[in-house]
This record gives sequence, C-alpha cells and structure tokens, in this order.
Amino acid sequence: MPGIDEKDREILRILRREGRITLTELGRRVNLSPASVKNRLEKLEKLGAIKGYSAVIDHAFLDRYVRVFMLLKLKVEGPEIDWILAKFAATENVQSLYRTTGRTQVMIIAEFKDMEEMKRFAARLKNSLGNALDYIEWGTIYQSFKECWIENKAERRGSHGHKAGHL
Amino acid sequence: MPGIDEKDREILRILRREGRITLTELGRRVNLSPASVKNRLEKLEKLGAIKGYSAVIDHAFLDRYVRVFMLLKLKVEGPEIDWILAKFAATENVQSLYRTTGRTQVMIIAEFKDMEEMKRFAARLKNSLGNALDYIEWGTIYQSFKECWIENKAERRGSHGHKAGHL
DNA sequence: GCTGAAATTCTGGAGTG
DNA sequence: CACTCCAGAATTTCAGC
Repeated sequence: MPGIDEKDREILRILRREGRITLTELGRRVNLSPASVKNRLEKLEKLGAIKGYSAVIDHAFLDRYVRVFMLLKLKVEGPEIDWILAKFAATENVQSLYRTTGRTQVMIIAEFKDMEEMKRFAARLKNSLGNALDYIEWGTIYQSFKECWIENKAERRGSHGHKAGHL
Repeated sequence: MPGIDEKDREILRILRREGRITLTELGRRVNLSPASVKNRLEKLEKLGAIKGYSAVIDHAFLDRYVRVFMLLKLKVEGPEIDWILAKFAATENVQSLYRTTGRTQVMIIAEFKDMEEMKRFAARLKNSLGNALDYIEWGTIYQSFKECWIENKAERRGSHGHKAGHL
C-alpha cells in the first residue's frame, strides 16, 4: 500500500478496537504527537483506509429483537443488481451487506423488531430482485462472540425461536 | 427495556453511525447538556447496551487481502464448542463470530493476508473442533455495500479469485 | 512531524426542580 | 434522580517552523 507506513497500520489496528480513543493516547501508543496523529488520521480518512466510526450496540436495547443473516442465491448478474442492493444497504435495518463468492452471491446481516418485520423485508427483497433471485437462505443470529472487532464477554442470550429456512 | 428512554435509544442510533461524535454535538442533537449525555453514556456502557467503539477499516490497508465468511456445520453441540469458538473469536483475524440457527450453526467473518493463511486458519478450526465439525462452507467477500452500519460510497474492488467451496 | 497557543471539549462537583 | 451549570483539566485544532 502506497503512502502507508507501519505507524499508520498500528493506528488503524488500535482504532478498530478502541474507536473513541483520544488523539493524545493514540499518540502515546505509537510515539507521535497528537497533532501528527491527527494529520495521519485525516490522510487515512481521505485515502479511504478509514470508512467511518461506529459503536457496537446491543440491538435489544433498540427494540430489535430479531437479528438475522440472509444468503441470496441469484440467477443472473448485472449492474442493476448492485443498484438494488445499494438501496437495501441504505435501509435502517441493514447492518452489513456484502457481495460474495460461493454458493450464494449476497450476504446481508440485519435487525428487525420482530419476525413480521423481517418477513416484510424479505418480501420487498424478493419483489425488487424479481426473476434475478433464485432463493434466500437465512437464519437467526442468537449469540455473538465477537462483533466488528469487539469481543463479547460472556453474553448469555436466552430464547431464540430456532426459526430458519428458505424464503 | 428497563431504564432506557427514547433519548437513550436516539443516542445509541447516532453513535452507531458516528462513533467519534463529541458529547457536545451529541447533546445538541438530543437536547441535553454534555454532562447529561456523558452520564447516559456511562449508564449505557454499564448496562451493556454499548459493547464498544470501532473504526471501520479497509482491510487492504492492513495487508489483509483476503476476506471471507465461513459457515460451520456441526454434528454435535455442547459447552465445549462455545469454549473453542471463544478462543477463535479472540484471534487477530476474526472480525465477527456468531452462533446461528439454520443449516449451519456458526458464522465467522475474517480477514487474512492470503489464501495460505486462510487455509491454515481453517485447518486449525477443523483440528480444534474434531469430530464435532461436519463441514465448513465458505466464500470470499469481495465487495461491501455497508459494514457495521457504515455505508460504503461506490467502492470498486477489482480482482477476486472467485474461490469458494468446502473445506 | 513538532511546538505552542487558542478554541473546544471533557469532567466532576455543587446546586436545582 | 436526572438534569444543568460552572470551573478546572484535558484534548483538539491550527499556525508556523
């Protein structure tokens, strides 16, 4: 990677686990002044190395009790697919949306208030993709050991309806 | 959710998309003084609503060129499985590790320097789980529309070897 | 990338409803 | 009990080197 040195990489690694660390503390860790760290951060953000900052939130506190992954098997490809996916990625319910290789071509991780809301989301997805979609394989995420680089210390989440299947 | 009001939820929603927002600006958004926001933040962290803060980083800048998801099909269940999974979750390569319902029981999202490193990781996984593991289905993640609530504006990531399959 | 000073933010305690 | 206000401390920011 051009214009990136080991100190930049160390900054990225630290920031990934401690997103709200101060510039002062960050400078202490990589032996740089706070001002220099800030300059590097601006460079890294401009380069696109840092896409943004996020807090890892327990979805239940936002009354989103259902968390699911969906794997989309497509029948055809094309630029219009990406356009549709971008639209769904912008949705309030979607946490992550990826293009993948493998048996399926799209992976979505999303949260919903309940199963009904999830079903409606899946229906919209099917409707938007139309003939391009073969099927959706899905399942609920009922426990998280690590999420977005943040480890989860002994979460014990009880009831999960063990629902899953094809849509 | 007990002890949580709409302002708390709004704070969580904002923080999820702007992890490094200042308390002052956050207070401006929800009509609260910075001190009150700080008190609420401490409460939310203590309650476990906020698990941590993270920056969304382009893995290529950390020389991790291979990004994959793995779906683990287990033959048996048991507490020792969770112990093993926690060990792998702590790994430097793993971004997220979930327990899920559906055809497979575990989902891992991870990054590697190259395919070799990924293969070694999978081998360790198979070795640790032993007879408890049926198979690993996997694929590469070659494009991200949204990641950890951070939308990706028009990323164009080129070459991906279209490798995938079973391990 | 550093320094140093100014602006901003953060923090903890006292006070208010 | 949650919030605000306020002053001191820390951090951030920006200029110039």
